[in-house]
Amino acid sequence: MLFRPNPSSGVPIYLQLMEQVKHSVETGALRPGEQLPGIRPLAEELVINPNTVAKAYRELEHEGVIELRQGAGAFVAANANATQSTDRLRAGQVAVATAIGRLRARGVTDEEIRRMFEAELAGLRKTGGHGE
Amino acid sequence: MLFRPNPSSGVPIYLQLMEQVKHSVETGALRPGEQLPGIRPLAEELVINPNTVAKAYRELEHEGVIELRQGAGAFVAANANATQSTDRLRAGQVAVATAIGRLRARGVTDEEIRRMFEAELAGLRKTGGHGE
DNA sequence: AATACTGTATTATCTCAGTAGTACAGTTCG
DNA sequence: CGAACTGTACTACTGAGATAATACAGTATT
Repeated sequence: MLFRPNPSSGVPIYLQLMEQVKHSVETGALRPGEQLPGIRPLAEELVINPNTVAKAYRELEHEGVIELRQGAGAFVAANANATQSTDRLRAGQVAVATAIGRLRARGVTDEEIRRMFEAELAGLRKTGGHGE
Repeated sequence: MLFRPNPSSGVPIYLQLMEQVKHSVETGALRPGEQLPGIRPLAEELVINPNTVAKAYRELEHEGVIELRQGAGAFVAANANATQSTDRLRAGQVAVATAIGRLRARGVTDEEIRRMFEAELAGLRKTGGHGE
């Protein structure tokens, strides 16, 4: 169990941490019922603020991946692997819906959206141009 | 020609204005070469800041939809309809790339991403849950 | 050339997300 | 019970994006 988010990667630290915990649970490095590192010790090890770890833990609890018990600690949820996948999708759906909404607002047709989306997934991103 | 962005819709005013101008150009309500309302009069009519209109106009010029000539005014670009579609796609690609990036960071596989994306496009959105 | 229009530039305010600092509350174990 | 651990709550700082206030510069028309 060794998490190491990168504060200067553009992606919020707490999201990276969440992803890494999830990954550990998926791969079995963290088993259901197992205790996670405390908020303060982990924050110290990662040289970040305890509150950032706390936020990640809270979100993870929110998604059913872990359980928080005040005074006791953070533990991998019993049915973590079950809830996790469905919940991760649910969270992602919001992001996708937002993106599509923005595009439609800009007058992009669904056809065009689908095409650029496929291109992105394929990794043919040539985001260059006159953009920002 | 009657634009009316909604300041409290969550979507930035300048984006709404851009979309409405684009729509007018697409439908032919605004013809190539035709002059758009001045920045200050339009701002006054919409009860927003001139700078917001200016930003929208600048972006639209950036996308090749209109032409700005200092002292003269803003005019629909000669080949507005041609450039518009390609450029609109370019702008959208950034949004899509961001969304996909976030999802991947959360550990969602491309397969899952594609599926939820298709579902969204199809309009089967059930964004409900405990999301944001 | 002068005036009244046009767009341009610079700076400030507001809001929100992410992060951090600090004090509070519950559990465990000696 | 009390000390040392655990998570929790509240407030503040920072940076980015959107909007606003105001002063500047070019063009048109007279």
